[in-house]
Amino acid sequence: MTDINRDYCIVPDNFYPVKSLQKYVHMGVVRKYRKGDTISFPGEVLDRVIYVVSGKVSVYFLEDNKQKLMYYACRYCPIDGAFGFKIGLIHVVSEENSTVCFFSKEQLFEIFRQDDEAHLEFLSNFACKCGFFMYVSKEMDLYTPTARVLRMIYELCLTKGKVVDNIYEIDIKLTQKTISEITGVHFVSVCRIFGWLKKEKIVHKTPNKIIIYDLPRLKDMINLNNKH
DNA sequence: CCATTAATATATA
DNA sequence: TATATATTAATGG
Repeated sequence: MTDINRDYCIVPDNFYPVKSLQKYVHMGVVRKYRKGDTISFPGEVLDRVIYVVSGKVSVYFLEDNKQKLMYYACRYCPIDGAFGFKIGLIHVVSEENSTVCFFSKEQLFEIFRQDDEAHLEFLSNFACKCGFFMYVSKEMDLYTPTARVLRMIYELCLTKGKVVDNIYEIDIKLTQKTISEITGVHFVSVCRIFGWLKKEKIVHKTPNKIIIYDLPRLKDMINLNNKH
């Protein structure tokens, strides 16, 4: 079996997809939101699982007038508001026009009783998220900010890069700001890193893709930026 | 809205 | 104390 975490969780918007739940959307409460709409306000009691049917939703933690992006939920991704412990204020926002379905715990139990596959996928999604946040925690402890950004590019290259003449192309729509939010590196620092990578002709980022001209050099840079 | 740059302050090895 | 990173603010695409 391939490594699920690597396949799904470098950018936290592609956790293990729970496709089987699609069939049961009629059992829950379906709502549509427009881009920028809040799906669940900070402080609001959320006792449902929010299942993303289409579009894209983001989950933030709020604290001390600051907000921290935890993850994005795209199609087939559930956002748990029913099973886990509540950790402070959670803000769920629609990033695009989105359709979501609210499931209660009881509804999900009913589904799981009759559908092992849905159950398994749901668990896999949970495990995938758990793995991602362990990964992030490790990155924070073991690597410098610059190394974290470089490592993210490197990981993306290995998992999603397409090779042509030793040049890797990653088709991914990713802003520097998003990379900043995911890696915990300040957006100005991220900008400087990409500026340097471009100047050195190692990596070039456009709005829709990342091109790696010199993978060995990228790897060298990661090592040079490791903590000693 | 997103990216870049400079000046300055903090943090870390 | 030297280097890396964050912060803030100003500016341009």
